Amino acid sequence: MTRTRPRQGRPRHTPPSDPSASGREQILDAAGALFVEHGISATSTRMIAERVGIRQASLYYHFATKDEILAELLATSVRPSLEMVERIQALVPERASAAVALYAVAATDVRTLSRTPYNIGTLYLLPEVLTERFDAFRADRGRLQQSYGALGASAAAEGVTGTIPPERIGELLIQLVEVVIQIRRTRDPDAADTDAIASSCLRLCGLGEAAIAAARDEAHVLLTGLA
Amino acid sequence: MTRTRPRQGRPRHTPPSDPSASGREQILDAAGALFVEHGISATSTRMIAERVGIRQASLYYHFATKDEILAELLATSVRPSLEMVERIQALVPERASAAVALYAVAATDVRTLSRTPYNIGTLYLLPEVLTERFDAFRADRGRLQQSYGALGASAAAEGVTGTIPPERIGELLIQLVEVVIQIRRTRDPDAADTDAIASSCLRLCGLGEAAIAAARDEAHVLLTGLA
DNA sequence: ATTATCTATAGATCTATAGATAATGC
DNA sequence: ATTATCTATAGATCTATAGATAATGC
Repeated sequence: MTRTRPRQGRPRHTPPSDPSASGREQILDAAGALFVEHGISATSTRMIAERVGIRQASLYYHFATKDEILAELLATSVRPSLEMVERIQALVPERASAAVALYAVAATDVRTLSRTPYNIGTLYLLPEVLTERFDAFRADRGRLQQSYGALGASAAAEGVTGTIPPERIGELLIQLVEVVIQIRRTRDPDAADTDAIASSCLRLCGLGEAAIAAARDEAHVLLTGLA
Repeated sequence: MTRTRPRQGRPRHTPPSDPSASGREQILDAAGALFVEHGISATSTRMIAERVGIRQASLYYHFATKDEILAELLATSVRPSLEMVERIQALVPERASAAVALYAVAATDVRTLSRTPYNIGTLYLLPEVLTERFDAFRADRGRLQQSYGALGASAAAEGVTGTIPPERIGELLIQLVEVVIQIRRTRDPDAADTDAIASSCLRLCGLGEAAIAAARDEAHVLLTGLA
């Protein structure tokens, strides 16, 4: 029996299941899971509070509104992807070809989306996120798409770049990566899924099987180097 | 001034803008547009009624619950895609190769999703649709995915079929086609988008540029024949 | 008589605020 | 004294039902 030190403030009616997480974090986790399962508007502040183990009104000590919870969830969910993409993009063309970088970026993004405790990527698709209130988030997402477009366009064969402009390639690639969000709705994605998706990104750019296999191997080396 | 014949029943407080549509249809249109714009739970029956030009309670003459409106919207939105896919699939391999059929199916699906008056495909992505209540709809969608998988697997080069099983190919292809739903959130898709998406489906299957160009031409012939 | 609306409202939410309270920190 | 909770509640919804009413149909 490890007794955790009681925290400051009036005790909760139900003690926290994970006392190491801050109240704020517990709320974000509960809200994230519920937003993904039921949708944003269908999740009431009461439902969030119940899952945390506090009274509904106590949420307002940590967040001024429900929107503020959502905003924080969105912000912390794209940022890691964006930073990773930009770090890998910086290695092109000196330390890696565009194809290798694209494979690496897609594979890490898929892995990240596969492992978030609740399927947080789902939030990107909900209409509530399209309101002005969250355009900082959507701007970040646009930047991510642009990076995908730039990598895809440099990696792509001429037959592709001749017919599809870079912005459109970015749209297609990010959409392909995000299939993992849909997959998670019905089953747990595995390493084979990650490879299938990342390889599909290169195929979509018009690369042949030999080039794809080579890029995959190099990307694995690159990624183990970064970790 | 063409005066339309007054309809039966007590007159509305605001006369219908399109008197040729039935009350039921007007409600479905209003609800569809609002569900897509704000989300399902964020759309109240009052909002729907206001857009139609009737009182909130009057909705219940046509539909027993809000869910019933959603169920009908979902049902009428997949069915056309499903029928079209199955019609084109029946032409393989006698009248068309799998690659031609896949191009034709993807292109028509993209066109259908581009033209729905409100971006109805958005509904597929909302958490509310994952509840049991709508599993008839999800079953239809599963069948559509299976058809994509079957076409993709027969069209695919060996390098692809060797690493990605048909069900997974179906997931990837349908996801690619549905990028048009995301595109519609920021701009109006055009014929170039349709071609880019359908071609990407074939590229994802490992086809080369020459084979893709040939399939596109044949698909156009096939489709003008069906119309 | 039938149809499609209307008005009125019950009962169940839901968000957010005000003010009290039970811990720890100093 | 500070922190993090609690209880209580105001005020604004929201869905769905009951029953009245104003048209057309026969």
